[in-house]
Parts: sequence; C-alpha cells; structure tokens
Amino acid sequence: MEDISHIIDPLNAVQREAVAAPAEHLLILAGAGSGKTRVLVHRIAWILETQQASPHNILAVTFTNKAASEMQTRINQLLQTTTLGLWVGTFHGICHRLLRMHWQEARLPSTFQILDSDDQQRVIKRILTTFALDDKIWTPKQVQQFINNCKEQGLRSQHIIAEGYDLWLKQMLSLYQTYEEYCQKNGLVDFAELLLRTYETLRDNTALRATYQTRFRHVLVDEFQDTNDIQYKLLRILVGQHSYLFAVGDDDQSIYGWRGAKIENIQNLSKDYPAIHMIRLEQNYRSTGTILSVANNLIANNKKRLGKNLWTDGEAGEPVYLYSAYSEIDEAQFIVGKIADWVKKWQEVAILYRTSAQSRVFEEALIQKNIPYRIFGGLRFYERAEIKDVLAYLRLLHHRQNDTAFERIINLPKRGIGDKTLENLRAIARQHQCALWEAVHHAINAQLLTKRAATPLLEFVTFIDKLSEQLLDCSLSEKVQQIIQQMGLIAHYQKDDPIDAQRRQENLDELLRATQQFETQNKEEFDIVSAFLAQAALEAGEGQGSKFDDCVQLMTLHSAKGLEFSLVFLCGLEEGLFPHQNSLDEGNLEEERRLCYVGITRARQTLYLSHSETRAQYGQRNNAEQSRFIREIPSELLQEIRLKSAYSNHSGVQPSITLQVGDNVSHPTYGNGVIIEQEGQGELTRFQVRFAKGATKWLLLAYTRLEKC
DNA sequence: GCAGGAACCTTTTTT
DNA sequence: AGGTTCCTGC
Repeated sequence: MEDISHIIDPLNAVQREAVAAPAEHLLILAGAGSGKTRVLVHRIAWILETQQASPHNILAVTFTNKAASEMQTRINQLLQTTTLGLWVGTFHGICHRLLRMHWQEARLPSTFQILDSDDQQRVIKRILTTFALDDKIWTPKQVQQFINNCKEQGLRSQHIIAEGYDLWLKQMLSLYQTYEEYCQKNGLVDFAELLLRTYETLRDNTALRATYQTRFRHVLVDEFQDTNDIQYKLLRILVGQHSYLFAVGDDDQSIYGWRGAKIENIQNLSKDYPAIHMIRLEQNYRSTGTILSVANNLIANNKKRLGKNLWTDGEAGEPVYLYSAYSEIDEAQFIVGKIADWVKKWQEVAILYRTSAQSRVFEEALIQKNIPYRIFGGLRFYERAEIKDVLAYLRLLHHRQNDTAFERIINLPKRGIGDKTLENLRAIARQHQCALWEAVHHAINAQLLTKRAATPLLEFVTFIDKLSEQLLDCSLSEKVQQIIQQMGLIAHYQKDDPIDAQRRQENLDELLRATQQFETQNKEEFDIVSAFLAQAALEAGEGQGSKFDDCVQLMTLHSAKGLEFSLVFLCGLEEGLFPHQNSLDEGNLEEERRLCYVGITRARQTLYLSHSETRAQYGQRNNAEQSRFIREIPSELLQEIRLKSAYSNHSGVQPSITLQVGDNVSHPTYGNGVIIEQEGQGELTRFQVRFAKGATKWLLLAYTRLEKC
C-alpha cells in the first residue's frame, strides 16, 4: 500500500473517521467552516490511494460549476496525478453527459439542444399565444414555474390527475403537455429535463442502470441539504446494491427551499439506507468563539433541526458589533468608513445583504471613497443579450430548424420584420408542421406574404445560407468572428444605446476569446459548435470579469454560501427585509434564520451587523423595525456602536432639541436644508425642512439625524 | 413597424 | 426609484 499519511495527517479525529471510514453509506453533517470540502476531497483521495477503487468507479456531484471545479482542482493538488475517468460535476453536467452518450435510450435526437431558462420562457410564451388565454392570469413565468416544479418532483403531465373541476390545474396540465410535445419534437431539453430524462432512462433501462450502478461504486454528494426530489431519486438509482453513498451536508445551511430543495432528504437517507453511518463535524476552524456563539444562539431558535453545536478551540476574539443607522445611506457610509480603515486586502472584506437592490447605496459609497469593489450576481456572461444574440446566429447556422434562435435574431439587427410577419410565419409553420426556417420558404414560394414582408425575409435566408456556406470549413472562433462582423451587430448596438455599445463590444471580444480557448482545450471534439453551445448553457459564467483582483466583495447572502471573509458586514437586519416579508407571509421564517446563520458564519475575524431605522423602498421612505434576529442574539455578545435613538431610555443618547425654525441643517439622506416649521414636544418633536435639493419634508427628530450647520 | 409614453411590478438563484 | 413591459399614435 502506498503511503497515505499525507491524506490522513492534516485531519482532525472526526474528519479522519469520515475520510477513512470503511465502505459503507455515510452521512456527514458538516457545520459551517468544519472542513466539509476537505473531507470530501480527502475521502476521494483515500479511496484511490488505498486502491479500493479506480477513478473510474467514483462519481462526485456538486450543485454549482464553481464547486465542481474547486473540487477537481483540490483533488489534483492532493494526488499530484491526473484522475482520468473520475467524474466530478454538477447534477446537470453529469446528466447532460449521460444523455449525450445514451441519447438513443433516452429517446432524444443525437443533436438535442439545451434550453436555458430564457429560451424556455420564450417557448412557453409562444405556446401561450396559441392557447389564446388571458395573459393577465396565465403568465409565462407562472407556467414555467409550474412545469419546472412538476419536473423537479419527477412528474410528467400524464402523471398528474386534475381532480374534479380544478380548471386551473387542468389548464396548466394541458400547457405542460403541449410544452412537452413541442420540446420532444424539436429535440429541446430544459434544465429540469436533463435530470428527469436521465432518471427515467436509468429507471426504464435495466442494462444501462446495471452498467452505471456497477461502475459508480462510490457516489459522493456535496451540499446534500440542497437536493430536490428528482436529484434524490437520481442518486437513489445511481447508488446500486454494491455502491456506497457519501453525503455531506448541513441542515442549518439549507437556504434553497424556495426552489424545491428538501431538507427532509437528509432524514429520508436514514429511512432509505437504514445502515447509514452518521458523523457530525462540529469543530469550526473558521470563526472566532464569539462569532460562533452568536451563530449558535441564533440558529437554536429553529425547531426543525437535526441538532448540532459548533465549537472552536480558538480565541473568543472581538465582540460582534451592531450599528443602528438612521437611513440606508447612513448605514452604507458607516460600513464603507469602516472598510476604509481596513489595512489588509480588500478581498478579505464582504458586504452581505438580503436583496440585490440593497447593493446600490454601497456601490455609490464605495465609489466615493475610491475603494475597488465587485458585485456578485446579476446578469451572467452567457446570459447577456449580445452574447445570446451571437450564439443564436451560431445556432441557426448550425441548425436551421432552431426556432428559438430564429425568433431571436430574425429582426436583429432591424430588418423591418415585425410581429405580424412573424405571427404569419408561425401559423404557416404550424400548418405545415415545419420549422420557421422552412415556413419562410413556403411563404415565399406560395406568395403568402406581402412584398414588404417577403423582401427582407428572402434577403435574410439568402444571407444566412450564403454565410453558412462561406463558413463551412471555418473554426468555431472564426465563425463567431464572422457573425459579429458580417451581421452588423456592433452598429446595431451602437444605434440602440451608444453608451452601452462599448461594453457590449468588450463582451463580444471576450466571447471571441472564450471560443478560441475552447478550441485549444477541445481539439479532439467532433462537433465543437454543439459542445460549445452546451457549455455556454450549462456554465453561464461569472457575473462580471473581476476588473480588479483585489476588491471588496458585495453579494446577497445566498451567493455567499461556501465562502469566507475576515471582515463581514451583514446589513439591513430589519423586519420585512430580513426576514423578508414574503418569507414571513409564506411561513418560511426558519429558512430566513438559516440564511442569517449562513451570513454570520462567513466571518472569520470581525463581524458587523447593521440595521437602519428608516429605509427607502419602492420609492417610499418607511420606518423599519429592528430584525427579530438581532433580538435573538444575547445582548452580551453584541457591542452596540450607536444605539437606536428613538424612544430608547437606556441609550444614553438623548435626542437634542436645540434646533429651531430658521436653522440651517444637514441630513444624512436628504442633504442640506433649512427648518421652516416646528411642532410637537420632546422626542416627538417634528421639523419641517426645506432641502436644497427641492424636497420639503416633515421629520420626526427621534427618527432622523438633523445636524446644525 | 416602430418610437415614445404610460402602466406595472418589484426576494433569494443555480443549472 | 427604476426597470421592464404594454399601448398608442404616427
């Protein structure tokens, strides 16, 4: 046996127990910062180096591409050899791979295309118009959600029975069925379909199932608490009689219930695999004792838990700070002020918030102080309109029957082909049971269109055919380059929005670079265009290229999962915002609390919590109550930086009522102004202030921060 | 068919 | 407030 000390030695006793456990089903309940990924990676290395299995026998599943690539990198680092045959990937990536290999068994055309959620919505929109339903009630979004929900539960339209007179369900089912037929006919596979189709194929095909059950002797799953129904079913079918499941998860970090993740799957494991061995990783290596204590106290308020208490043998560290701001602008300025004092790397600092809309004020404050920052989330690279435009051309060149691509670019750049003409084309396509591309030829041959519509259409198809022929022997990147140049896309964006055009141009350059890179990395690929398009759909790419290597990180709590920072600001802790009103309405308070727990446990060294007494939302300024999550943290763990001024008698900060009519004042949110009227007494004194910016406001002294100037 | 103004709607996000 | 989609008049 080879020397395996390098795999075992860096681990603590419990981690070692998990990594070197005998071949059996294992559930690792790994608390935040307890070395979850490390255990997974070392487990794989241990299996390989103790020669229990070859790379070929191992399947490791993650939820995000980022997690998958990190795991692959760390495995390679640890083993110092290539691990050919080892499958590490996302659920979707792995299913895509299986379907490409077994398209016949899956009853798919070999050329099936992946529909991203944007494409999916377009298809649904199109179906909805043919149903002629009230579009106020039947929105594409709702239908999309219904279909995806069904698929995520493993249900086809024919499996659902609408009882009695549930007309809504009946209508949804008929839409779902039409959608299924449309996708099947056109060889389209949406994200949920990748999983469902793989599941069904393995379920219905004994030989294939046996092949993979024998092959994958070890199935390892990361973030198990995030699995939904179909993912769980898929895992169950992949793990055969002689295979072992290694599931790593943390019920306290389950924050994706709203998109179908089932915490119950963790409990189901013990039912479905009675012999499963449960190991708890509770020692935290990330945060200070105080931060952990805050996290533990908060999460203890949740009833639905398996129970777990994180501990550390490190220092208690600094207290956790709490700042009560007057407005979200005050909050941002305080936080950015603290960041400006930070002497280590910017990338060690994160501002976490509940909703993306909160990022703006921070952005402005950071720009003002000249601090580099990066906002995560938002539109991702391959979701950008200009990228999707070029890829639609590529799709159409490659596959003239692709209606989704056709519809996207038929009038882009503007060719004078509008909705009416397109509607006619759709009708013709339906009539002849053909693609829109062929419908154009029918229409022109049979003279079904006005000259005004026919001329640009004929021009369009001729041009595409010509371009296609011209690019036949070109490489992927040459094709993309020619599309960008010959279709006049840049000029179109220039006309559309001259300010945005520069950025779009840069993105297109980036796309070109990505295709060149893809070419060099996939030299032996037979159908490189399809491979590239699939990758673009499955890996939508980062939100924005990191313009700076070292910048402050701004992100929602959801995107912060799995990351850690020395200095963390968790802001907007207000009732209605965090916990969010919608979650409260839907009874999902516990998930919000877990989200808060995730946020707290991101911090290594210093954690600031903040809330604001007022907040501008939907164009209105409202008073905001401090979040219950703050109240659930024992006050001795918190150090308040500025006490809530309103009505607090223990604050020590008396609102000073030395202002009077005629005084020039400044306000952190509205700027400078002059007091023109006064009413009320004591804490309830109100001033009417006319601000230089034009607004005149009544302000309750207790809730605002007016300063004489 | 298209541009520009009115009405509408605002959680989280991956694949 | 801001962004998107919808509607109307040219």
